[in-house]
Amino acid sequence: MNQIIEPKGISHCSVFDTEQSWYNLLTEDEKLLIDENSVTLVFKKGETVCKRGAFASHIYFLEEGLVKVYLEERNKNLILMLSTKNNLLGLAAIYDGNNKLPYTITTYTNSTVRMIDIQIFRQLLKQNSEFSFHIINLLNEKTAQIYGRFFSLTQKQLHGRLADILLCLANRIFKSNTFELPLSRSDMGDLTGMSTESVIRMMKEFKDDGLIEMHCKSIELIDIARLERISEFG
Amino acid sequence: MNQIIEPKGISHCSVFDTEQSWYNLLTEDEKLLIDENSVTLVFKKGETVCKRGAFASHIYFLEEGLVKVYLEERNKNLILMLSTKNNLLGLAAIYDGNNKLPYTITTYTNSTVRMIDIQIFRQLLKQNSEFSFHIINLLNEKTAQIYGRFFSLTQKQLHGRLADILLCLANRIFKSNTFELPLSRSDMGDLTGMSTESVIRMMKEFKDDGLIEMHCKSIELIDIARLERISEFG
DNA sequence: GGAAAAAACTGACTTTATACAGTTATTTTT
DNA sequence: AAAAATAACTGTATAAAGTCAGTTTTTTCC
Repeated sequence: MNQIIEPKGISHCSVFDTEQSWYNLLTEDEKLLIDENSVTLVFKKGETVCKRGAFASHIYFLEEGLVKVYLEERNKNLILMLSTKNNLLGLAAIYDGNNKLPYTITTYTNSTVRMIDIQIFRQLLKQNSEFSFHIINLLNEKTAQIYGRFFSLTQKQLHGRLADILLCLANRIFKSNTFELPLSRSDMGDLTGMSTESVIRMMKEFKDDGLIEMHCKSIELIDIARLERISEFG
Repeated sequence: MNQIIEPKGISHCSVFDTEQSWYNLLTEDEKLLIDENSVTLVFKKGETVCKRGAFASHIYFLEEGLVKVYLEERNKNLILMLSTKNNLLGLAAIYDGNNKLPYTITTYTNSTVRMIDIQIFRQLLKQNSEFSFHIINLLNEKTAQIYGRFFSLTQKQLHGRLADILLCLANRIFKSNTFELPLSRSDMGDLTGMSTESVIRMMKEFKDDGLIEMHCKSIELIDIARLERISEFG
């Protein structure tokens, strides 16, 4: 008898966090090339790493810190994803044709970013197919996550979207049910596609319902199971 | 004096349409390998090419036709993109690790699909870096489009989203301001993240305002400039 | 440590969009 | 060509979420 394979719910998470395995796919020569053509910069909390519309000159490897990758237009912001350390950013600009950055990146905490010359990165992609295959996988993982968030933000209402983000923060960023939120309520809004006031109201509602414990920036998820149900049913 | 480079508005288009150039990057041997490990199938209007959650066995090359790529869950649908001919689909499942299809593909018109064995495709990606670099570019283009739609659906209201889609259909799919719509009003809803009733009302409003001419499925865009303004200001 | 600034919060009101319950039109089937 | 089914459309009621205008709390910076 065939087993019915039920697709799991559409993932809604907005964080991307992979290991540094791409570097190990390079030959010694190639590693050297990267080392010689990259610099490591330290950004303070709140600084902008790169700006949408600028010519893409580097691929960014976040060695340490927490950043947001977002679109801004006419005071409407949409956070595409949050990224923690050990993550390649700016890959979307690799395309030769349109080499403008499609998003802005800003830090939430002091962050260390290795800036790799984009031409060198392209060269390596063109010459090392193991490497480029790995990058394809990275891109696909990111895309899958974006799809999930796309679904979440367009098909769920406030409760579901907020539950999604809270679970995501706990599971993927802080790896703990208790955490100190580095994002403002307004950022939470940009992440969930809701107004700042709605974020505040909704979070209060979650608190009153015993789903979370909260005092300003410090948050604890109490009833994970119920949060997951809220996430699932939108 | 430096010129201020103003980033263009965030593109909102939902169609993907590239030339078949990927095939020409392959060697004769590789082309042969593809030919031997692919079959061409004809799907009738409304048929499902592949289903989310199934194991990914093929990469799909749409030789002819029009399809939707979408997510479905609990009677909520979200069309990720429309695709016309000469487009590779199913690339998101290339990742070795999680080889389940992340979306469903269904035809709008009779369509011809070349189904390429995914293992062979992976093999070529791993051995031909010119080819895989090209695929990276394809993926990035798709991602940029998804970002644009993500922004459109989460930051704009009904007018803006409908204007976006109408312009997109005219510019990218039909390449004409007059076209016979193959999507139902309900599909238009899945594409714009609005209810069927809202699609109908909004389209009537556009018609009453002289923006479009419309009789059931046949549509003509009249005042493109104004549609673009509506698109821009959400 | 205190003033200023920024962020968090609150309540009343308004707008936006969906849901529902139908009717009319169009397409498909027999 | 008529019947059945599907899709398009309409009006009303309702819900969801945003806006505005403020107050309170927290953080930042002399």
